Amino acid sequence: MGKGKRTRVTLRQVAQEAGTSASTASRALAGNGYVAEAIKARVVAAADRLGYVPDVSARSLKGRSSGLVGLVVSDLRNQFYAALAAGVEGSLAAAGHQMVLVDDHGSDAQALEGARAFLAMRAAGVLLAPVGRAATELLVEHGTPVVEVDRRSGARGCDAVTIDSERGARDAVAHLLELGHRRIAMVLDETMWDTGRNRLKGYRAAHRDAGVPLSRRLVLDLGLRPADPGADVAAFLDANPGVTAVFAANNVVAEAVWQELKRRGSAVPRDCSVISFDDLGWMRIVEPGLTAVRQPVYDMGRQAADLLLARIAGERGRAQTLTLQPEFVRRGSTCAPGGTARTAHPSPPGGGAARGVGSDVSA
Amino acid sequence: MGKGKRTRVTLRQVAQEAGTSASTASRALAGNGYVAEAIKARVVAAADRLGYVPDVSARSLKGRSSGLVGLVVSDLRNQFYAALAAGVEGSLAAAGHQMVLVDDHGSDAQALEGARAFLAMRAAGVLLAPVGRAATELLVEHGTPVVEVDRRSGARGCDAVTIDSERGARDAVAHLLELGHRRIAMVLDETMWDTGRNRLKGYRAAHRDAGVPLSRRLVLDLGLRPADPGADVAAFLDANPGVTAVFAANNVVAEAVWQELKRRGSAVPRDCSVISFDDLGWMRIVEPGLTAVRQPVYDMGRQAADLLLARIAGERGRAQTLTLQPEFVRRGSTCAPGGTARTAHPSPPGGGAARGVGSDVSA
DNA sequence: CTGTTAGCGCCTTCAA
DNA sequence: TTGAAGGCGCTAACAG
Repeated sequence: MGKGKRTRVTLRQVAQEAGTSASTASRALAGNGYVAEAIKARVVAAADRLGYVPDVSARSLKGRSSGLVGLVVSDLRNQFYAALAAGVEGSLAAAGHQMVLVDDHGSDAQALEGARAFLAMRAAGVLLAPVGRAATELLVEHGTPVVEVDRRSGARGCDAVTIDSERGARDAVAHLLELGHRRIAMVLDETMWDTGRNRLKGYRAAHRDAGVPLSRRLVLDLGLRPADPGADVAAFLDANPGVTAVFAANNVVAEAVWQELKRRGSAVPRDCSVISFDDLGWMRIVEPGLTAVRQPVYDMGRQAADLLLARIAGERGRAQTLTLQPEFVRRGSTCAPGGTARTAHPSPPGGGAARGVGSDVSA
Repeated sequence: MGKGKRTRVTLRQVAQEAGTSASTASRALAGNGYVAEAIKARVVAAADRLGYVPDVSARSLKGRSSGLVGLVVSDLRNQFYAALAAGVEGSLAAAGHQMVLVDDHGSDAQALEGARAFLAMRAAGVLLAPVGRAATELLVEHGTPVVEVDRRSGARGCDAVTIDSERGARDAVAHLLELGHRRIAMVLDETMWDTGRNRLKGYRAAHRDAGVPLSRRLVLDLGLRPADPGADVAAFLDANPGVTAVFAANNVVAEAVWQELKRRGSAVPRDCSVISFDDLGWMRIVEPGLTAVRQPVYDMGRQAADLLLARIAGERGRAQTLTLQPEFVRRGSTCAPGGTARTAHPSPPGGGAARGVGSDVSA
C-alpha cells in the first residue's frame, strides 16, 4: 500500500522481496506444503508490503476451475428472483465463492449465451432457473455441476430445488372452495414452465377433490410480458361476471389482478376474493392484506447453493430434487362469496395459519 | 456436441482436428491476423464439432483483464439495489461483459473483501455503492476503473453516478410546508452516508427557505438494521404528538412508518401526511397512494455501467460525477394538516406532477 | 524444508 | 499466409 502501482505485483516479486523462490512464496501464501515459520512470515510481510493480490486466472489455468459460480434468473427486477439471488449469494459468499449473475429475460437464447460464458470462465458450478433445457444440457455435457432452481427443465444430470407448486395451488384453491366459491378464476402468465403448469394442475386437482366442475373459460393466460395485463384482466372479468374469486399464479399476475379490481371499484373480498401464489411485502401492507401462498424463496436460493457447493466439493451420487413446501397464509382478501359469513379478520398482524411447512427429498 | 467429455477441449485439439497449427486456429477463431478462408472455415467447423469453448483464464493471463465487472451493493433484497443491479446487468450484458455481484450487507469489511476478490479476478472494472472509502481506494490504487453509484465515498480517482438527494428532499419537504405543515418529522436510518446526510440537508434547507424553525427532536434516526423499527417509530410518534407529517428518507423507513401509522389507526393523510424518498411499486398500490420522490434507479445503474464501460475502453480524462434528478410524485398521502383544504386527489392513476426531471454533469 | 523444472491454454512476435 | 517459439502467473512434481 502506498504508491499507486501500474504493474501488478507478481508472486515472483514477492519472493524476491522476501529473498526466497517463487515456489516457497507460493507455499507460504497458500498454506500448502512445508515452509519454515520464519520464511513464511517474511513472505507474508513482503506480500503485504507490496500489496500482492494472487491472480485467479493463473491459478485456475493450472487447476481445474475458477471459484466463480454462475446464476441465471429471468428478471432481476422481480422481487422473487432478487430474493433468490440474495439467498444464493449469501451461501456462496460464506463459502468463499463469487456469484456471476446473468439475467436471461426469459429468453432461451440468452440463457444459453450465459451458459457459454460460464463455460468460458470455467465456472465451478451453475445455478439456474431454467427457461429451456439447452443451457442445462450444455453445461452438464461439459461436466459443470448444475442445480436448477424454482423450475425444472427436464434435462438430466442435474440437481434441483423447487417449490411444490401443485400442492400450494391446491391448498389455496381448496380454501376458496371451502368458503363456498364455485366460479374461481385462475390467472397466469405462462404454462410452458412447470411452475405455471403445476399450479394449474393444483387448481384442477382442488376442483376435482371437491367435485366442482371445471371450466376452461375460467383460466386466463396473460402470457409473459403482456402489453397491458390490466386490460386483459378487465376484459376477462367482464366476460365472466360470475367469478367470485381469483387465484393468481404469481406475484406479477397478482399485482395486475389487484390493481384492476381496485380500478373498477370491486370490494375485496366482498365482491371478489383474491389469492396470490408468492407472498411479497406489499401484500402484507395493502388493505385488506392478501391471502397468499408463501414460498421460502431466499431459503430456496440458499439450499440450492448448498447443494451445488456439495457437488463442487466432489460429492457423487444420483441427481437429487429437493422439494420445498409453501405455506398458506390467510389474510383479509378471502371470504365467502358475497361477503357473507366472513370469517377472516381484516388483516391479522402476524399473518395467518401455517400449513405444509417443511421440506422433503425425493430422488 | 454429442458425447459427454471429461477433458476440456483445447485450442490445440481444435487445430489438430482441423489439420493446422494452434496459432492459425487462434487467429481463425479470434479473427485477428491473416487466415485463408478455407482454413478458417475448417477451424470453425472443427471447433464447433468438438464443442470448443475458449478459456478466459488463459486469455486474461496473457492479456490484461478478464471481461468481468464487479458490482457491490448493500442489500440485494432491497428492491432499490435489485433494480440498480438490473440496470447494471442490462448495460454490461449488451457489451458482452459478465457481472459479478457481491452483497456487502452494509459492512465495510465485506465490501473490501469483495474488492480484493475483484482484484484477484482481474476485473475489468468495478461498480459499487460505497459503504466506506477503503474498497474504492484499494481498487483505484491498483488501477482498476471504479464508478461509485448512488452514494459517494469521497475517495478520489473514480467516477460516480448519484441522485440529487438534497434537492429531492427539499422539494418534498417544501411541498409539506406549502400545505401548511409546521411540525414535520424526518425519519432515516443512517447519516453516515451522503444519501442520508444530503436528504437531511434538504429537509433543513426547505425549512430555512420557508422560515420555519427546526427542531432536532423531529429527526429520528433508526440506524441501519434496527431491531424493531416499528417500535422506535411508535415511541417517537408518542413523544411528538404535534407531528402532522413524516418525511421518510428511503423505502425501508417509509415502510416502517406506514405500517406503524396503520397499526395505530392513524388516518393518512388526515391525521398524518407521509412522503417517501424512493418510489416502490407498493406505494402506488396502497390506499391512499404514497406521495414519493422517485429515483431513476434502473437508469442510474445503466448509466453507471456505461460510464465504466467507457473507462474500460480506455477513456481518459478527469473523474466525472453524474447527478440524476429525482422526480416528485404527488399521490394521496399528503394534504394540509388536519385534512382541511385537501387538494390531493385520492390516488391519481398516473402519478402526479413531475419536477426536476433530467440530469446534469459536473466535474 | 527449499529451489528448480515444467507446464496449464492462449496469444503474439518472429521467421519462413 | 502459416508455423514455431516464448511467456503470461502460478503451482505441482521432483530433486537437493
